[in-house]
Amino acid sequence: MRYPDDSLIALKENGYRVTATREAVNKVLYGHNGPFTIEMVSDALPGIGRATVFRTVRLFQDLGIICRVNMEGGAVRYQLASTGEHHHHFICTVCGVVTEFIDAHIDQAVNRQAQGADFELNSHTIDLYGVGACCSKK
Amino acid sequence: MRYPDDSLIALKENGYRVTATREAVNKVLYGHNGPFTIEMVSDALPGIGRATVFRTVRLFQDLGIICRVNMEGGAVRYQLASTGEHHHHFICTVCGVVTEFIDAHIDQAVNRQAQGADFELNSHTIDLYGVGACCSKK
DNA sequence: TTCCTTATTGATACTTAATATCAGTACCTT
DNA sequence: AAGGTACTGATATTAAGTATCAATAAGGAA
Repeated sequence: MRYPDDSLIALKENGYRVTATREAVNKVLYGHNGPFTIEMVSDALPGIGRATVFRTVRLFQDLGIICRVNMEGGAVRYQLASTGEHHHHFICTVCGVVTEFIDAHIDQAVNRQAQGADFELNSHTIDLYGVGACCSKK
Repeated sequence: MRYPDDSLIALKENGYRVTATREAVNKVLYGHNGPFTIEMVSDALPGIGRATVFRTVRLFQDLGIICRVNMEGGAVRYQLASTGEHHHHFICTVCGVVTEFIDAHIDQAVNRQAQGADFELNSHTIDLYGVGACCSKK
């Protein structure tokens, strides 16, 4: 998901139409670095209905193009996923930027925990909150 | 946080008043097993204002008496914390029951990740979604 | 191209979770 | 008993998201 066209390809591959509206939303997402709210996208696209922005964002989420991030206080942000694959989050509580990481070691430990507890694991989320290099005081 | 009185002690110890309202909310929480929504508590206590239920639930959260659980779809549940300490969650997507677990091994790996990424870690959450023993088909 | 079916969209209303405000009440200390 | 402060309820408001439904746009078939 490095390039805007990746989204359009993903749409097609999954049987969704590539419409002007979806292209416009996609352009906004790629034209902006870091996390965003629905309001931001909606404000940037006055011609597109709020409901459609929600729908498009959810669709892009399902396609793995963007990921939803729960902030500590319960607020929600979205951000382009750097990979559509399974990953975890560093969430900078100062600026809200989300960085992804992958750690097979942790995933293994998670699986072991589930097995040990007789828990049939479907998915899991790991979110780390703190101050990123982006906002470090030094 | 095994007994209802633990909540009242925690309130006092932290400089909050033990009021009839808080005792009533506390009683409802301990009289019900498993996860609950604000609506459930509010419905069980018609004499107590919705806002106060929210306030009390948040206060109990801050005191570590209950924990907030984000369900997969974005819904929110609360549940008595079996420990006020740092812990993680098994979340049964069938019945919504949340089971806590502790895994120092995972916590270490999380800390290593943060250090490696120059991320000043303040907190983290780990949620496992799947089918628990409570709802296993066998 | 023209027609047809279905996906998509916008406007609007509605829902759910939660916070803000603010006046009134209860509690604690002295 | 008095006074300050914590707490509460009612109400309004915000934020995030879904439901509805008629109008429109896309893509395939004839």
